[in-house]
Amino acid sequence: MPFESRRRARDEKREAVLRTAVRLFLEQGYHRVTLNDVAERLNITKPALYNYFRSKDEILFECWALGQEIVDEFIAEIDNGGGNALTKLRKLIQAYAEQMTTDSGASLVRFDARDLTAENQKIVRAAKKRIDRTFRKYLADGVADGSIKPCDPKLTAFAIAGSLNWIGHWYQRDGAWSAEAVASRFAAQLTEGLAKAPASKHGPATSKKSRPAKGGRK
Amino acid sequence: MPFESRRRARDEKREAVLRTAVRLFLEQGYHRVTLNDVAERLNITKPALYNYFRSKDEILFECWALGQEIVDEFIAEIDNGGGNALTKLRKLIQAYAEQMTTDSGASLVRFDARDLTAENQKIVRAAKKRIDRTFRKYLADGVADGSIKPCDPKLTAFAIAGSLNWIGHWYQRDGAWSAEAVASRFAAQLTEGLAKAPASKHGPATSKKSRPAKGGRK
DNA sequence: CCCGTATATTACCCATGGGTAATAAAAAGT
DNA sequence: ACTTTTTATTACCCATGGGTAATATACGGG
Repeated sequence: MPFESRRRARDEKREAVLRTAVRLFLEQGYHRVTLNDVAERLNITKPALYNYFRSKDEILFECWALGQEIVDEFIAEIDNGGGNALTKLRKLIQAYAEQMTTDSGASLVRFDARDLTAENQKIVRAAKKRIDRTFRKYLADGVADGSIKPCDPKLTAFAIAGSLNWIGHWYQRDGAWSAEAVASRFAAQLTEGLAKAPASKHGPATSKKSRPAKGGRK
Repeated sequence: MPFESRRRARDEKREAVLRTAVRLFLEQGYHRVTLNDVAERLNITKPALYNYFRSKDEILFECWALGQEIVDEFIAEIDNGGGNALTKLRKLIQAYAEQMTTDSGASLVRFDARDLTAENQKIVRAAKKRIDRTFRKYLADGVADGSIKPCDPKLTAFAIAGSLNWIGHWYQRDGAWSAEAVASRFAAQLTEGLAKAPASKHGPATSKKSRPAKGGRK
């Protein structure tokens, strides 16, 4: 199948460009990386890149999209999966934390959407909103079904997302912690203060008679 | 006092440049802001800026330094102040969160140190290390003196710092929450899962018989 | 009132780097 | 083998923007 093999080779090269670009963008920052740098690391020359992408910012966007795709996937999986809101929240934290330890995950936090075209910025904003909504939904649902203590979903979602996004800034593969270890510690720790009852093996056993924190907006 | 008034005027102008630069850098991102943009907003021309600064990256550095100065101040104040480790941690979270809602605070997280000279990058790294060490110290001290549940100080410090730093990315003054409100919610929420006993009015009343979370590295 | 100093402006330099011909080399198709 | 289509290269364009030289203007001091 000549057509297919041709296409595959092309797509593989495209992906190779993206993998290299992500690395460089993360290492040095988008603006300090030139297309010559990217090409050089691939042992080709700059104009060759334009066979696969129309512009530098399109490369950036595709890098981002690769990471976002994964997030959308596990969000769908968790959302359609079982468990109460707290369980889903833990799953989400775990998966998101692990994603943050990867290159494509870190791109989601460390790239600046303002480097993209207006249209792509809209796409990015929409995606970020989707993630945020999911966190807030699980929190709100959890408060409703009693698995989570009363809290302001918006603010709590920000607190959790902040911890997780930060992973993309400090985590390095050669460190003392594996991605999974970090993720499970975060899943446990970030929900410790939220769980209403000592649920499952994760729970930190918050007293049932806890005075419910005065939640809601001030 | 001619000499003094002259100097004061100069310093005021310098600060005006920095205030304007910070705003623009935060609004549009360092690389998208030209020195012409900065000058224009001050109703002067680009070369006039060079009376006060030697280069664009020096402006960036001074912007950052303004924010860092404030952090160093309240860290010193809290460190020399009273209270056990948990109390100090809460104070630190509160102050740091409030700082993140300001322009100079947000600079600390949203500027990329790689835009600075190698020497200034060292200064920035040292400052970030100071902040990190302080968080870890309070956590470790708290575990030692019993006010905080066993936990890995390094990882927990990252989790807390992440939540706080993220404020610099989402907070906007015209929102529903005041800076102080956000800060106090974060101070409470981020220590809820850590406090060993229902201490003071903040405590979420964690049961004393809590199985101590298996802390330490995995 | 004049001089020296700081501060500002206009006009310019030029390295950088994204992007584009024009064209060569390599595959694919027949 | 010959043609056509991809893919890559060399050589170039040029807008951008940090930074500077020459010069004008305001200002405090004697």
